[in-house]
Amino acid sequence: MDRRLPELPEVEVTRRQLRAALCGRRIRAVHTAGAGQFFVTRPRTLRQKLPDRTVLRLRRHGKYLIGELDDGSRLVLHLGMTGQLFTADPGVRYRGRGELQVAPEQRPRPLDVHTHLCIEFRDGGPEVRFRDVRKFGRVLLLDAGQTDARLDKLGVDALSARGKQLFAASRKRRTAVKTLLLNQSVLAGIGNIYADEALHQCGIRPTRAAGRLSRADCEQLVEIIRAVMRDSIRLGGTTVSDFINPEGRDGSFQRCLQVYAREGEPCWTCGAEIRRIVLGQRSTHFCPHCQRR
DNA sequence: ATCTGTCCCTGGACGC
DNA sequence: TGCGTCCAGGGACAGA
Repeated sequence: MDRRLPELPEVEVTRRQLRAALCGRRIRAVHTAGAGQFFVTRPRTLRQKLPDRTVLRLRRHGKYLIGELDDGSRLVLHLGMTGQLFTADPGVRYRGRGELQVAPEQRPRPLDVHTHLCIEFRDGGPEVRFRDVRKFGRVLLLDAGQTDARLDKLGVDALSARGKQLFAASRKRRTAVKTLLLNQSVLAGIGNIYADEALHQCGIRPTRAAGRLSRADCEQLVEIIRAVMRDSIRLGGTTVSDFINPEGRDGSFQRCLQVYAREGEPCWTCGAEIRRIVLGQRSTHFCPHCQRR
């Protein structure tokens, strides 16, 4: 299975690849499969409201993709852990037992079990599909002017963050710096891989109390976070798997990972054994020699 | 206000 | 071979 572990760089790569396939095309119909927490907005509502709309712009904030529609509403997508957005020819069928809820004259339109959303366009061109094996992803449609807590509470996007913002947010925080980096209301977009990688490059131990970081620490850390993410975007993100996705190219940043998923292996900088601990219920990897600060 | 633990969900790895 | 168990992860939520 293709696991892209979507953090900011992977979502940004997805945004860039999807932009042309989504923007400026009038929606004909929306097909949904299944229900549950994946659909924050009820599937029926999506099927009713999206037809005849056009996505004008595709933005990103942290790990959220936000499609701005021509009536002022917003289609908000989160890839969760295993979410994949891709295009596919309308005629392409998938194996599996997923049953789509579609107009009677179009039945059946089988997709694979894990494809929950399919957007069809009036021009008859490729559809945009949202597949998510573990259903940690989210789909919601916000009416014009409607706000949503999960977007409102996001901090500044990590790609444009400044050190002073992390410094301000970290004051009087006793939580580990790694845990603070994963907090999306501080800096938006950092996930487990890039938090570990950035802390390693910065020489900061993940368990360090956030409140004990100096202003200079924060400035250096944010600079490194931005650099790591820029590099990853350039390389197409991180793909953890040997599976080749038929719809798209895999990223190659996984070859640059210094500590993530390298427990017991030697640090490439000093040769010490990479250690793995658990912080905030998340696995955390670091070099005990290089990361002493 | 902040922090911790639990839950959601599935496929892959692993042990017997 | 096949079954059971554990684990990974982002984020919402409840409770401390």
